[in-house]
Amino acid sequence: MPDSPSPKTEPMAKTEPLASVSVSMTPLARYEEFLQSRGLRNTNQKKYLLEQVFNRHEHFDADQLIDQLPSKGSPNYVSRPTVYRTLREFVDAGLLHRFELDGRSMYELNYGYPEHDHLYCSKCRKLIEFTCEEIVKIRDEVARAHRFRVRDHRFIIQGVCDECAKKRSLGRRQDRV
Amino acid sequence: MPDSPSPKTEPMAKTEPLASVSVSMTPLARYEEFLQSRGLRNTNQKKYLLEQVFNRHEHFDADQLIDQLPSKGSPNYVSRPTVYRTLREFVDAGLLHRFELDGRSMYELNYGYPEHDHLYCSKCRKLIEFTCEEIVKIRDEVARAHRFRVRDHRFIIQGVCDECAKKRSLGRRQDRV
DNA sequence: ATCGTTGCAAACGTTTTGCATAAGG
DNA sequence: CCTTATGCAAAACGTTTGCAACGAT
Repeated sequence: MPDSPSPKTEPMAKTEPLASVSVSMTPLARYEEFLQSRGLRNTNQKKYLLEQVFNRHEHFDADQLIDQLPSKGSPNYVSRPTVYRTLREFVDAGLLHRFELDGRSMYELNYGYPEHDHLYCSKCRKLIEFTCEEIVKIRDEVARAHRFRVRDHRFIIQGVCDECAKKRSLGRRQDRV
Repeated sequence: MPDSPSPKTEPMAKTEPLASVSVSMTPLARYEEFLQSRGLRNTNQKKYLLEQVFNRHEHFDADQLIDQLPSKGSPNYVSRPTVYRTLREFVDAGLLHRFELDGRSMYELNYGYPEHDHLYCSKCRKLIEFTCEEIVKIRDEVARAHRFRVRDHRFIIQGVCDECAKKRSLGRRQDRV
């Protein structure tokens, strides 16, 4: 993936130098800088997970990620709690973006990946990305009017995608908002 | 969740006439129409919950609602499962709007209450409403471009509210999301 | 007399925790 | 060494379900 210029406003002030160099850093480099700045350690599990996560270009949840990892006997096995702990750390480091869908957490790349929002089909559960610069403008405008410090936003349009709309009558799936 | 064969038809499909008269109907009237159209029954529990819910003008989650209800010995006691079942029915009836926040479902009035979106403070967990017509325009435009049938949307701006920003140094709370 | 509804208890799926051991710096 | 990280098992959390009894139409 190309390093698109999207230095998202950074979670916090702890890592001042990051913003300026972020475009040229690999996710690994940035992660290591984050770990150092916090006195955290880079373990084999974390390295392996970072690799797996950045091989994905789609959104995923913890279970989907775990399903793709080696199972309990195998070399690179990572336990479920560690996956959760590490995903949280990736979010803290600004590498991943998290949002909630149908009661569980979804993750997606937040580094070297253009900012976007989603359409969510309640029939097939598909997430469709779209980009729209106006949204960020509106967001910042609204926030300014409320003296609110924006860290992030989520904009999800729920409904039915074209495909599902066509095979309407067949659909068996339950809608959940 | 067992696959109920019942097509949980979207709120709108079944009840075409509702839209035109909705402004003049009370929530109760609309709810009763909804129940009739589906062959469902109006019980004391449902009536009482509708009353309680429409006394609130804020967002709430199931627990907050339950906390305000009579406890197990008392006259109007409603069990936890029934609260959940009924809230879902209110959503189906178009009376409430549901969205997710920090892993739990939040509800707010969706009937006789202007459409709006939210700012969410990750320090104090406060939800601040705002209205912005452009958002709906953008939403519909994006959806049209993707041949997507919109049912709803959620737009939440996350960050830190003015109050919390002022007492920054004191707050020790962990940010989540 | 139906058939939806209730309350209970128990299950559910996702995420988190306590703790003893392992391992990075 | 010191402290963070890991894996395990178990808990926590919000929510849902199976079931027998109840109650609305």
